[in-house]
Amino acid sequence: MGYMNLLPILEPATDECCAPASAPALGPEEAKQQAVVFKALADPNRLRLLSIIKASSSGATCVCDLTDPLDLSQPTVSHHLKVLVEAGLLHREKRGTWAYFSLAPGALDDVAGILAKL
Amino acid sequence: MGYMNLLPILEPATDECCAPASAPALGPEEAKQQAVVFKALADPNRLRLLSIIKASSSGATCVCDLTDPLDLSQPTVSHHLKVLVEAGLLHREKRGTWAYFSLAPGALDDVAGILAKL
DNA sequence: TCTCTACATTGATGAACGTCTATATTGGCG
DNA sequence: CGCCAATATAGACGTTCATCAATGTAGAGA
Repeated sequence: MGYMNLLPILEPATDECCAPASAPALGPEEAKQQAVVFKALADPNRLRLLSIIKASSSGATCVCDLTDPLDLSQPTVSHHLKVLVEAGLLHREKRGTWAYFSLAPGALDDVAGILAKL
Repeated sequence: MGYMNLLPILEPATDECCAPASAPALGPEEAKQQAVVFKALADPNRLRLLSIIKASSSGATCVCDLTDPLDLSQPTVSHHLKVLVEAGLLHREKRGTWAYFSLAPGALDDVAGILAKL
């Protein structure tokens, strides 16, 4: 701001170029929260993780089966999985030594809902 | 890689913890391309820009009406709009001095389609 | 032509991110 | 109890990103 209306001149009707933007539409806080989910989806390897987990017949996959197809180190895969869990897209279940990951029910549909209601 | 099977020992059946991951599901190149769209959506201010443009009655908004409600500098708004255009989410049309932005038809639905087919 | 206005581009800066190696934690088994 | 395997965490490093001030560009009007 500050680069407009520097002079005390009355602007005629030519000042308006389109609509006055009306309602705030999406609030700052709401937008910040929704961006978290998209941030989680904004990485190729995380998209592949979701894809692999979704395609898994059992619906639950452990880290050891996710490390190989992605050609990433185990800590990196663990990190990506954490991001996806914290975004609410994945569900973690520990059984013994292994950690099983599954799609959070309805999470992807919720993201689609965000897009529809933008 | 290289942190497993360091010893020449035959692993018994206890090695498998779940499914062998089967198909590659999402390829690296495909994932990279899809991530571009989510990267564009992974910012609160860009989500708000989309929301404002979508809510606009005329369907087309100029930059001057997008700068004020976001409390960002004009170059920053211009940058965000460029990202959204390059991601295929927005359409830019120059009329005289003004630049009008509108939602790319079907773009948001396409994103929802990506999520559904993950 | 000269100037103003709307928008884009450039360059810089600090924060966030993805990746790795190294290390810690936790559970199962002998 | 002690070792090994599966996963998580910590710290470090290079890259990408969001933002701004300053400048460039181009159209409209006097």
